[in-house]
Amino acid sequence: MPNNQFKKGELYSFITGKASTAIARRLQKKFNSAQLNLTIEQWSVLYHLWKEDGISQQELCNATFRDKPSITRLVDNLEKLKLVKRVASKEDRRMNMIYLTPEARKMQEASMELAEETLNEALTGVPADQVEICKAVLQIVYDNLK
Amino acid sequence: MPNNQFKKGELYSFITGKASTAIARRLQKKFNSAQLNLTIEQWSVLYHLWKEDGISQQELCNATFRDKPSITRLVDNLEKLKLVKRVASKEDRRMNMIYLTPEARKMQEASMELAEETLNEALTGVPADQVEICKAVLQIVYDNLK
DNA sequence: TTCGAATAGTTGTTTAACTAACTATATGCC
DNA sequence: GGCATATAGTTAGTTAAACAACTATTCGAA
Repeated sequence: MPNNQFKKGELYSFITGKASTAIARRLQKKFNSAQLNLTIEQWSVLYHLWKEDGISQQELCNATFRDKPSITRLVDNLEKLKLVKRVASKEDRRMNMIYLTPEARKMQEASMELAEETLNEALTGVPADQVEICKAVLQIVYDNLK
Repeated sequence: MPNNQFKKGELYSFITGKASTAIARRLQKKFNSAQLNLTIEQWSVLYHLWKEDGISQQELCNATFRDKPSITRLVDNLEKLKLVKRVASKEDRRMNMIYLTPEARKMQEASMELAEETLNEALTGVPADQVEICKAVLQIVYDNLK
């Protein structure tokens, strides 16, 4: 198989990820308009906590593809916003277990609706089978570089 | 056409762009290993200047999908590295035309090779036609949100 | 021709990513 | 049991993105 699928001049948008940047910007604007006082990065942490909270910062690192200092600061800021609480684990005192507050739970539905809305706007006019191919390609790319 | 192509639980990686993040991180590591003292963002500006220099900061904004303050700061840092020079336009004194220095020109070939190498690693095992579909989908997404 | 609007760029502030260096706790091997 | 090593998390420093507010210059229309 030819391993040289990119010509010079086509590299740029793949590397800079302009599509995902555009999606994130659009979603951020929807959050702002809806008075949801959240950054996309904060939302991405809550996204995983809505599925399961009481997990460690390290588990959040793995889930969000971020390093430990990034999660430390995101949890700092989410704590300031009173959306999460750090609770020291009793089994392993090195770990903080991160719990959602009731306010954070209230934000789930509205923010997820805005996220779905954003993706539907983004994918308007794209056939469903091509979306599937694209998702699969991006997953392989991620796995190749992991 | 059903407009609801994403189920809850599939939103995350599309919005956070984990594939392009992984590509950028891999390329950054290659730059560091090769003693190329450049960030990916700085490289993305040089990328356009290698095609044509003597363009304005506004043109760099359009080419790189960044806002004006971002370009101001990137050009600041590239100037500190002595890779570009701001030259006030004589036709329109509001504009800075950005020129490459000889040092910057020397970095083109090596850095583009590393970028191509990174993309080839990223796309290993992905059939060429699927790469094309994926590029097309990402272009439509960008256009839909522009 | 002049004054209001548009355009080009800068500065300040907040949030975040990445690296390196650090503390504290836990694990495992001798 | 004690010490080296690994793991969980924090702190500090640099770079960058987004937004708002700002200056300087140009354009355009009355």
